[in-house]
Amino acid sequence: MNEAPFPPARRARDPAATQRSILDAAFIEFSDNGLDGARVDAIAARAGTTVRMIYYYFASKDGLYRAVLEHAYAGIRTAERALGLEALPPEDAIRRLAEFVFDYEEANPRFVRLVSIENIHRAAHIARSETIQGLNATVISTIGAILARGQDAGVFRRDAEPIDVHLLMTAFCFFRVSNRHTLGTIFGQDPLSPALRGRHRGMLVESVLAFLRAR
Amino acid sequence: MNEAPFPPARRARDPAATQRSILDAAFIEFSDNGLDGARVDAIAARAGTTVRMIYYYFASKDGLYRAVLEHAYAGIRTAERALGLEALPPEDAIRRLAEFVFDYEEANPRFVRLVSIENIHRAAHIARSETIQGLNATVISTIGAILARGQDAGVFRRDAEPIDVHLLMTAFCFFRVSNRHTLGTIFGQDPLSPALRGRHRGMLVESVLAFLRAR
Amino acid sequence: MNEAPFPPARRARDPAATQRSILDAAFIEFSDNGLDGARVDAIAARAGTTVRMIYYYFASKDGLYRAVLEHAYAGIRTAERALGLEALPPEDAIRRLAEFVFDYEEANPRFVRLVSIENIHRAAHIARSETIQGLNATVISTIGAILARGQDAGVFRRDAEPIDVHLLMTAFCFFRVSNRHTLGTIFGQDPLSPALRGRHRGMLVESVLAFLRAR
Amino acid sequence: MNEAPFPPARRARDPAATQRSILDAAFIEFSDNGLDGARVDAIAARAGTTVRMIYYYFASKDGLYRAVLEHAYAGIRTAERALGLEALPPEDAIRRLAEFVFDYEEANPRFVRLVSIENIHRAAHIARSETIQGLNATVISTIGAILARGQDAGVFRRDAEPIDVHLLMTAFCFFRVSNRHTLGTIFGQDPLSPALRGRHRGMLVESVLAFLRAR
DNA sequence: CATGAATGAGGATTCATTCAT
DNA sequence: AATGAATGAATCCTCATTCAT
Repeated sequence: MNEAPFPPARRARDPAATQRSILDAAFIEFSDNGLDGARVDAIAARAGTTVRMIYYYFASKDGLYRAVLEHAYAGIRTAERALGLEALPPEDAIRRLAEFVFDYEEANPRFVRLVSIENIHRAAHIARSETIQGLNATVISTIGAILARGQDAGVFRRDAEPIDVHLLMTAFCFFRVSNRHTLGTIFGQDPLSPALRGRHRGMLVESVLAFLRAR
Repeated sequence: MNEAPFPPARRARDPAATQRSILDAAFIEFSDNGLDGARVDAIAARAGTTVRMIYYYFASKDGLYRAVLEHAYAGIRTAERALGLEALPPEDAIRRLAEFVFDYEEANPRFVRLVSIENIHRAAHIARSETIQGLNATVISTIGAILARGQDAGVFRRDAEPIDVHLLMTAFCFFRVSNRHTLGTIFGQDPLSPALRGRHRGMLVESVLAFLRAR
Repeated sequence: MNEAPFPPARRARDPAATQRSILDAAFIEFSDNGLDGARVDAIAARAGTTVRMIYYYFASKDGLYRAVLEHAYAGIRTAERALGLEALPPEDAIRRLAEFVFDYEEANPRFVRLVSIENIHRAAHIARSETIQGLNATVISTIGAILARGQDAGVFRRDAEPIDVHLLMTAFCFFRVSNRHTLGTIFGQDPLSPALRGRHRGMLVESVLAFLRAR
Repeated sequence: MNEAPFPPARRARDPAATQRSILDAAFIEFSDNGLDGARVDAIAARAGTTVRMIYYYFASKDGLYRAVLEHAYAGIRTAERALGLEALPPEDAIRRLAEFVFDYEEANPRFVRLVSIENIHRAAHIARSETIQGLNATVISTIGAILARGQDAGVFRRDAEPIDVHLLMTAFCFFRVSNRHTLGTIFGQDPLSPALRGRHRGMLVESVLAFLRAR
């Protein structure tokens, strides 16, 4: 008598997979278009779900954006931890870290864009996420340990602070990716072109080490 | 008898002033909220005009945004030209340029934000502006001339290219402003705080010169 | 305690009814005011829904207009098919068809207006509707069959084509309705007045049959 | 001391020419896009003047539209008067008039569109124009005179009224032009194609005369 | 878990028209 | 006779979000 003997169950995927596909789709849409530019509809379509599911799992567009940010930050910090810098001599550790940052930002332009976007929003969303807050202190202490070892060994200047080194290092790596488009348009040369890449990777390491060795 | 003692507030009949106030308001709104986040209404209100006037003079939200970008880029290039770098010895010229960039980006965070925003949009708008295209080649040739002089004098390495120096210099100055909020939130310390400012300004000059002197 | 004795007026939760009421309202507004003259707001108000629902179901003003056109064309073609012309002797079939067209256009001035409006837009919208394209070939083949029978029976001239007959017939019926207002204003007599109606209905049949019998 | 020794006088055209060019431009824009679809800006641009001039000479968009209508109606009535139908035998006069209408509507599709547009607006504008009202009674009396002569000569039926003949004649001529686009799209054949034209021109004359001769 | 229907507030843009010179 | 500047009221459309089932 009932129309269908079986429940409709058109998309009986497991919740974890649905959540994951939403997150992946959101990562793409947000990094492509920004927080204001991203469309909830487009995310749902890309994820192969409905808008309703986004609200079901992430409560709001903002909530989803925050989840994406957390996921993205977790990625880089995890990779950082895997570098095994403690085992290396100070100068090698710095070199390795610098090259890692260089490679990571280049390989993950969507992460770079996301961070730019979050800065446009004055970091309001990561400020509300304890997850991210917790994750990040580590880099600084990691660099701190390297610096201490190098200073004790007399190869690094004594007045360099971990945050300085982090900035010096990350600025270059981040900037060439984050500002790729304006730089490329204005100077008529893509800063990520293979022609420049090798030279710049060397430059980064050199300038950081040169700074640390000074005095 | 009941005539207004003052001319009616609106209807300014001063096109240049109207245009200018729109541009100023738009600069604030766009740099505050991004292209998608900015509201045409808010711009009109801030400018003390009506939305209609925006469309009268700038044709579209995008057109206005482009005008703002052009204006902003013209600002930094004009300031750059006023530095008189040709008259300085190569190392002093680099130092002065680096400090100028450092100070300018810090003093003009709205400009920095605008450039970040434009990169999120893949530089689509400056690509359509011949005005901006034309303005910017100059920095590179300025740096080129300094490098040539330094290389002839034997104080700079021979394999350094102008674009490399521009990147190395600007990356640091731009990044500490553009990423101020995420950096501040994550590391619990504002990268623009007076405590860090002086040290970083010195660091910038040092690392650039250390790189140029190497070999 | 204070619950509403009647269900809330809106939120009908009857999609078919909502769609239908929008379509009906749109038919009236578009035929009254043309595509450019019609107001989406007015359609929503007349339909007892919100503008948002129009976009939910029909995507755009143009999409709704297209749906209205499809609906209207389907109406006349359906009625045509119900005439049972195949069973009638050729001359009677022509007479019946002519009278049907005469009556239909008169009874459906909104359909006539809609077709006029669509012609002002150079049929751009029906060109994009396969639904309409498919519906209409039938009239021609229907007339073709009648002509063939009449020609075989020796009562119709051999050089008459279906499209000619369709035009001759429809032109008169359509024109007196479509141009009712200019005709009425200029000649001071409503072409749809009862005084003229009977005479013209006869005239139509006579002139078509006279043409078909000639030679 | 004055800036310009000569008055600016950028476009020192004579008023009549300006008025005329506005009228011509408006004829095109209105017949292309309808009353609601036409843009005052577009008319000014096409006329090589400014919007202000339109208001200067025609007071409003509606006023301009009315002027265009008057001009267009004057055209066909003038041409009609030049036919010299009084000098022809009744049947020849009808034939000549029919062929004139056929040719005129075909040669002036913009006039046809304008009349359609005015009917969409329920002839509200020609109702307000005494000029047009006056112009048009003439056709009816012209046809009336021909009919009277034909009826006296015994070649035309006695019960035919001038307005009937006008309708029968004009409907066909007008319809094939006014509905050209829907007909062409639906039947896959342009009703104005040379292939059909000759046949239809003959058809028109035949069916009108066949009707008049009947009984 | 899942879904189609519904919604309100806002957002960019357009248009005919008038003012002041 | 002519003009650039200014204007207000609409107009179409979009977006994130919630309801009812």
